[in-house]
Amino acid sequence: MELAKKYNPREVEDKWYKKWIANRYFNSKPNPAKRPFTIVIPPPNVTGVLHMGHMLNNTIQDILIRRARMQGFEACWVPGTDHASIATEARVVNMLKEKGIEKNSLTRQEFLKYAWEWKEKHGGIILEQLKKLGASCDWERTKFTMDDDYSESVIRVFVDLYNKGKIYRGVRMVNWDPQAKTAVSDEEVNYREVKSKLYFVKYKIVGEEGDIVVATTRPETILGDTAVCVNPADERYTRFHGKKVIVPLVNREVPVIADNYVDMTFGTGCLKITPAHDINDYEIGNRFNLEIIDIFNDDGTISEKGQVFVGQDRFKARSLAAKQLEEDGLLVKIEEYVNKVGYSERTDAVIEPKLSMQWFLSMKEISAPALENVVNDNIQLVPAKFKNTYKHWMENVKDWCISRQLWWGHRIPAYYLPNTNEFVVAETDAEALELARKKTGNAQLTLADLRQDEDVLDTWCSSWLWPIAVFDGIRYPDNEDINYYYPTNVLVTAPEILFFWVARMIISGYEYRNDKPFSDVYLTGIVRDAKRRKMSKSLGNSPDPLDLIRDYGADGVRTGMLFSSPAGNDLLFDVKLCEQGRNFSNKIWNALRLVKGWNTTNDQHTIRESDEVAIEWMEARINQVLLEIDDHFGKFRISDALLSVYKLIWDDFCSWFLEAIKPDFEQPIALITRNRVVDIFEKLMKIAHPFMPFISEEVYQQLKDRADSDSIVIAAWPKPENFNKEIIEKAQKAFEVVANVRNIRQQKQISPKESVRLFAKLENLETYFPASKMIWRLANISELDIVTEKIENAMSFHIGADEWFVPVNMTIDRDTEIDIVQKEIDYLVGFLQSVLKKLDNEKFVNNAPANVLEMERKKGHDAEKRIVGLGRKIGRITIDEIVSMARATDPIGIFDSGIGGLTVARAVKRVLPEEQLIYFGDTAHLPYGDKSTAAIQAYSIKICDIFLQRNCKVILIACNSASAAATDLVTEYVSKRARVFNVIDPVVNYLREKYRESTIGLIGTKQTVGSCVYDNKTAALGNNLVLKSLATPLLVPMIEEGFLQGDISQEIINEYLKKPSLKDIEALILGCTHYPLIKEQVRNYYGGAVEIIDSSEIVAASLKAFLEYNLLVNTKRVADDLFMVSDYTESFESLTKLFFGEQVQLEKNTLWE
RNA sequence: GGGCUCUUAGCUCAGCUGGUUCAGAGCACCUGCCUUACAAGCAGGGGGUCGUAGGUUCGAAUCCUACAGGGCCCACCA
Repeated sequence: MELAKKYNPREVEDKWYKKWIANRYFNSKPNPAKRPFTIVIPPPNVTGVLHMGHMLNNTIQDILIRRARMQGFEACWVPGTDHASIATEARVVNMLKEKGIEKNSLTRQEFLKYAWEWKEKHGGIILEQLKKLGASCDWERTKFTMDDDYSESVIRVFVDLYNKGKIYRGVRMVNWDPQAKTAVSDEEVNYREVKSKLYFVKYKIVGEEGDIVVATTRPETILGDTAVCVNPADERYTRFHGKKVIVPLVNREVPVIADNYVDMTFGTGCLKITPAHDINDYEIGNRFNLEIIDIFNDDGTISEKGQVFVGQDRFKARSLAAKQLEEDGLLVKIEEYVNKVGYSERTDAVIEPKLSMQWFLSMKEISAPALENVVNDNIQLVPAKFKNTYKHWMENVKDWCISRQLWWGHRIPAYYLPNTNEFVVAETDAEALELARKKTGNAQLTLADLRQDEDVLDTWCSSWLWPIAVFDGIRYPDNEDINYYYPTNVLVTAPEILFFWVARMIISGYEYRNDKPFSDVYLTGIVRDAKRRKMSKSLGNSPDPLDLIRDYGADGVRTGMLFSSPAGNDLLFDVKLCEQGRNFSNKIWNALRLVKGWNTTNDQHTIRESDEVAIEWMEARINQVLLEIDDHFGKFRISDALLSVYKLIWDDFCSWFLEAIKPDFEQPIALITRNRVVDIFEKLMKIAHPFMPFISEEVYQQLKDRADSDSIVIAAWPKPENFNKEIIEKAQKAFEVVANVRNIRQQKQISPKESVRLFAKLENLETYFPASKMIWRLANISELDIVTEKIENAMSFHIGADEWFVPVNMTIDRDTEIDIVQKEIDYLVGFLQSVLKKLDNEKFVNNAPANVLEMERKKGHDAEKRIVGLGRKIGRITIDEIVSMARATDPIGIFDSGIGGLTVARAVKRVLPEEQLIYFGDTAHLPYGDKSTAAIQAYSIKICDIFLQRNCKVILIACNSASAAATDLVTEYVSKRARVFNVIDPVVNYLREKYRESTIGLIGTKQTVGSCVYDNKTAALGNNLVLKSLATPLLVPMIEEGFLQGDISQEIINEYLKKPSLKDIEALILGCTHYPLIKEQVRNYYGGAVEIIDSSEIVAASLKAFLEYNLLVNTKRVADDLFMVSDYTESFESLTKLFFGEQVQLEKNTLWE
């Protein structure tokens, strides 16, 4: 049968889900032969509908449970729903309101009847939606927190805790929601900043003139004031202590009290105390034994006790109070003020702090093991960052208000005795009656005499038993299920309910099973939109999950959700992710089409060597990635696990393996080969199945003829086997070759259909073989040969130290090629330098571990080889030069004993304008001529360190003395890190090229002439040159004094040049860095008959030639020149203009300090 | 205000006990291709001073300190 060109998830998904249910793959019962793997679903609200958070949450659970099932665990995922008392009751009330029925007009029984009807109608929709997602829950175990057995468990626990003395009844300040007329927990109150007003109100002093001004945001609560409080340290009010004031509006006399709670700096420093309506006031009230006047009704209107504004809503009462105060002349002023106001999470009504009789569960003792077992990692929170928050919360846990003034829920099993507040607590009416008779001593008491508490329990009071109660472990603590499945393995839920629910489950687990409820808690992030806004109905930014499933397939949505959702991190949802998921499904589908489309043959000759290699490689890769995936799962990195699967299938299997193995057009494939491909495909589908249950099943079924009872759902998860690491490494290299060939094709516009020849100049054939077999097909190669020399007219590339060539017809643009190669060389040289620097560092060599050292050496070695190879490619560079060279943009270092060397710098600048120069004048040791050879060498080496630190590519010794004394040593010291030039050798080389059998003159300082360095070097040339030298000591001071122009200086110069020792010369070497400045005068003397050899120019020219030859010329200046001296004077600086042609700023270097 | 946590490519994130997993992945982007499984595709490519400033170290994205800017939790000012 022809397969559709595109994968159609809709047909496939329903088909397989039905089969899975029919075959009862998801059902579980205790099986002693297997280890259990249990997950209990976080029960969604029974009347809720699936939202994106559920999708993420349940996808993760399904992935975990499916994988466990395949791994051979007895996998059990228990689904169910929560009665969600507040939310559901609110919804039913709304529904009734729409019908024109007020809740107040109904009896409890009537209301509950409506509520149950509503539940039956809307309940469980969400579970049906989960099936569309592919959730593999054991649906026969579906639980509802108000099922009879479950309710019985809840009540039993209440009675038990009561009997243990953990539950008590007390007056407490609660967060009252006047709209829902119920107390809500602290956690269900949202504080928001609101603009409000601060009213300043006068309270008259009793028995004397004057008043105290109090600031309040809630003037209506004045009706309940029973004191005014100041800080005892506040001297402004000391005189009022113990006096009485008159509460406005109600004219009640109340005391002025002093308490540290009051902030002297806020408002007037004077606080009105309303114990019934503010938690802090309540506490102060307790301390001072103040009267408590509750001025509100349950619905937020003013009660009789308020005396005025009775029956008015609290906000109306506020404006009325303000108005009245103003009329009474007691309102001083009103200020704008921003404060935080609590809102009910459920109804969004402003929370009213209110004293109320509530039921409480004492948390301190009962929660101790829950803290301990998370801290000691007996229960792991994933990600672990929540551990700290959890710890903080549990250490400061407050008693839990467990009563709610609602009807929908578990009614508190407390029965009040007639005409008293005394009560009994029992699981059933009958038991209650018996207890009541006992307590009263009245055997005649009937049930009708008892009045059961009207309130129900907080929703969390049932859901905190979830992992136990779904297995009926409260009522039957020793039943088979609970013994087998408890503790469960993983809980997957949202961090928002870490304390509401997770912590409390842990508490109940230790209380009722003496064991943890689960081993790991995986906390998912919040699903947000691309703008980081939380997805919510009210914002309308949440897509309907079922629409997504329809459009992208369940597999597509599942993978889409997981592509970017590390544990605990928010998921920024984007339909593009689902698109990516859908595309992945399609990719798999098309791979199936390819494999199914092959014609097979039994002819063994069709088996290619490359097929064997490809299969071996693919199998190795699967094993390798399988290890990765298992590791990811172990750390709950589900997203990473998915990405590994994605890349394994898309990149490795489709892009490389199938391309390598697919037969040529219309050619058959050997049956043996095909079968092995099918096995590999099947294995991949098993790995993908937890993430993509539907398409993996479809492909699994299509690949082979399967028995009806066979399904990928119950197939075994592949175990990672030992694998051939070598083939993976070799294939990696082979694929690199392929990619490079493809790149060349792209550059040279060679069609993939046109085959090319490929040549390799290799160090070792073994590094590719046998993976190299795959290159032929993947790169469409007609000929592959090993060569020993580079191929002409070919594009080339490197893999490690190997070079590969693809001959191309077109002429290659030499310049661009050189450009490209040069860039690569630049990079490598920089890299090599950094390596050499490390290896030169004694401390590194001594301290670094052997393997790191070894690695560095190898890195350096490889880089050198690469550089040599690349240099040869340009064909102009000798190996030593390449290795020693630095990058073109690196600076040139020049040093001299003083600033005379600036003439050399100037000459260099002229011919190499873009180079960055770093000049060092060792003015602290001026002049070098006086110093011993050893001293000059020592100075030179230290100066070279400065240059090396700054990555100088060339170090130029612009000093004749240092050139003579230190060139050899410096060259050796600098080694490959930079090229060393001096001012003598280039001149000598110049003579060699130009003069033969000639007489050459030299003028220089006494030291230079006395050292005979020029004599020795010219003699060594063998050109039969005669060198006539003359020391000209007057010239340096003369130049430094600025005597350059004019007759006197010309006279002095003439006097020297007239000397017989310079007679009959053909050329004259200016052997001192100062002398270029008097070149004109010297030339004047000879009138052109003698060549004046300016060593600075010669050196500059030779440097330029070197840089050009080695492609090291800096063509784009990247940094400014830098001039350093070791001793600074202003006269040095002023002399720079003379030598360098422009004034430069000298920077003092503290090298010698 | 207290506690926790984060800052790495245009976006979302990996990067473990300092050193070849050291600067990475996916997406996005750019270029060229309708090549007989797949245009929901193929091939190739360019992106980052690892928030800033110090310190420790032979060596820091990684450890320490301070600062800046996000996020979460707790408490809450009349």
